[in-house]
Amino acid sequence: MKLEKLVGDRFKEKPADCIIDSHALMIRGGYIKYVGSGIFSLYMPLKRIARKIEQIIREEMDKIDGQEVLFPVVMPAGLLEESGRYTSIGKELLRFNDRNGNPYVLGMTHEEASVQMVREYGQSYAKYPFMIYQIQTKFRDEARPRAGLIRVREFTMKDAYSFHTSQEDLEAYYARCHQAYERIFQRTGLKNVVSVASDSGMMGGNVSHEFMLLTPIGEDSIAICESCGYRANLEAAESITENRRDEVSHPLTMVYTPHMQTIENVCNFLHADVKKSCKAVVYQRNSDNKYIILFLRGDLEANETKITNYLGCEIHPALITAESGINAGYIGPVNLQADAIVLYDMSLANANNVCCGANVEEYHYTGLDMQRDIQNAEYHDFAKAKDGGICPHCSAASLHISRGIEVGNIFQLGTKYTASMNMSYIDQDGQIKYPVMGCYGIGVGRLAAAICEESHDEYGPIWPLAIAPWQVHLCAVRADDAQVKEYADALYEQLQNAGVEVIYDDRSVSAGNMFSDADLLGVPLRVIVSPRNMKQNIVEVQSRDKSMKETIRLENALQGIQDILKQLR
RNA sequence: CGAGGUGUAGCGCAGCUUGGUAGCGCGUCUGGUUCGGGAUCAGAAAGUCGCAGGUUCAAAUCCUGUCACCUCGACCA
Repeated sequence: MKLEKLVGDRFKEKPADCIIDSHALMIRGGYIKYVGSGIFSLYMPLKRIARKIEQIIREEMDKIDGQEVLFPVVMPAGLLEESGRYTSIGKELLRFNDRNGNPYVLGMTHEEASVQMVREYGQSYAKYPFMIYQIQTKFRDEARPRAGLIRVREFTMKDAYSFHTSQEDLEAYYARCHQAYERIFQRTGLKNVVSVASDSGMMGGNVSHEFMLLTPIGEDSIAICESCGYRANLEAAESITENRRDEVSHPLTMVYTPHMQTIENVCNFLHADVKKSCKAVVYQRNSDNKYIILFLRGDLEANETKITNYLGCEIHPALITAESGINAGYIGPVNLQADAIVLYDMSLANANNVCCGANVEEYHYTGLDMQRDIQNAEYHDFAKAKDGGICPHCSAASLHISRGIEVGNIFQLGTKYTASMNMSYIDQDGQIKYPVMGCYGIGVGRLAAAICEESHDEYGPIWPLAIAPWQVHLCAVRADDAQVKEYADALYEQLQNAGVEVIYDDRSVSAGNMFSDADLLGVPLRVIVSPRNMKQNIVEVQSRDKSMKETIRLENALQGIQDILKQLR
């Protein structure tokens, strides 16, 4: 490929809207063309990068017995109605009507399509397990696209769906897929990737992991324990932080008071101002036989479990539920003594089911001296770990918060889709059962942007060889010099014939211009032919990351370049 | 959806307060001199000033409405 004919402009000025480097470099380097909010066209260099990433993904998916298929982008609404997601998913699902007024959607993920595809096929246990995947355009009507290719609305994604006859089999396959993902990121040259436990969100299911590129510009926060290696997305956070009262920022706050509280007092305390329905749960600690009272509003079963696990306590038989207008008498045993109170205020909750209990002083407390108790209390935030927080696994105060970009994720879905869409098989024992599913995604464009973000300098991206748009960038400095032109042309031919992917710059532009463009294209190996070098009978070879710079004699150039490429690999 | 901001040539911006011939830099095109880190000189092309309505002799500029985009937050398979 001759650079002169490469479609797309490269330029010096950083566009005003680009907040992160990868975005700016991809615009400046002629990789992407902005079309609309969260919508981009790809020029040839990025398309080539994407193709190489896709090929790596494909090979690794095939290695774990994946079968590449293709689902439709446009799906009838009825398909998503089967699983209930047509109504449960919000506005990120783009809905529209065809000419007859029938409702359709643009695919944002393809669990339903995958189940629909294999529902008839998978009627016997003998067909399992199997995995199907596709690499295809998705559309998600994100509320706020940002940061170039990091968060877009239309994007290419590899999504895979596996089907199993048991949870054990799913878990074994899930582990294989986890390893395949590690290989994929390693092969693409991405270094700083970790997998973290995550929140399953709208996908349903229980176990899931996100693969995060650790970078300060990431939009997710991750808690990482430096002593035991525990890692989790902050959204999924089973973590606890000890705070001073003035630092309590979080939602789910447990207040230990040094003074005994009776349930009656606490209930009075709540009764004064809490108007919403509220569930008070008494927990009994196994170890010390002390009580903890939790006040929960709303449907917070998941968090109750989380708290129970952390405290190592069980729900006391004196479980109390009260509707608005809590009445101490109604609530029951009033002499139980508690040494901790968890205030859980759903009125401030967000979708992560965490909420703010920091406003305790706003309540009117009619019992003991709550104000004093609060002043003297220990505060623990659940769910939102802070730097230096307590690790829920090893209990060391060694939690560290990092930022990350999610470049892949894997979920154990269970039977959510197979059951709702009535996909069943007959098992060995003659019983009709629902298969359990896993699903596994990687965003191709986001991965490319993440690699650019991790590997660039002020002049441009530094693409790893495995995904670089070309392997060699051949510069003919002073292409108007006949000798230079003749030699460079010949070398270009030789390299191509040898199967080397080469971008050839024989434009009559200044060397500075040429080198700047080469930096923006980020090709790993640069070969420079110039009058100066010709005089010495050499070509100059240097790596894009500036770590290597060598000269090769003219007659050995082809072999020398191939040898260096092998070393880079 | 909440808060803030921006729409003027392909890109980056000035002009708006105080209404009066559409400006600058980069890029693009032509020609010259240059040539190892975005050279330089001369010349040229290119803009419905986001859109609609209003005020006015006259609107990029003032008023009203509207749309789009960006940032922060909310949300996020």
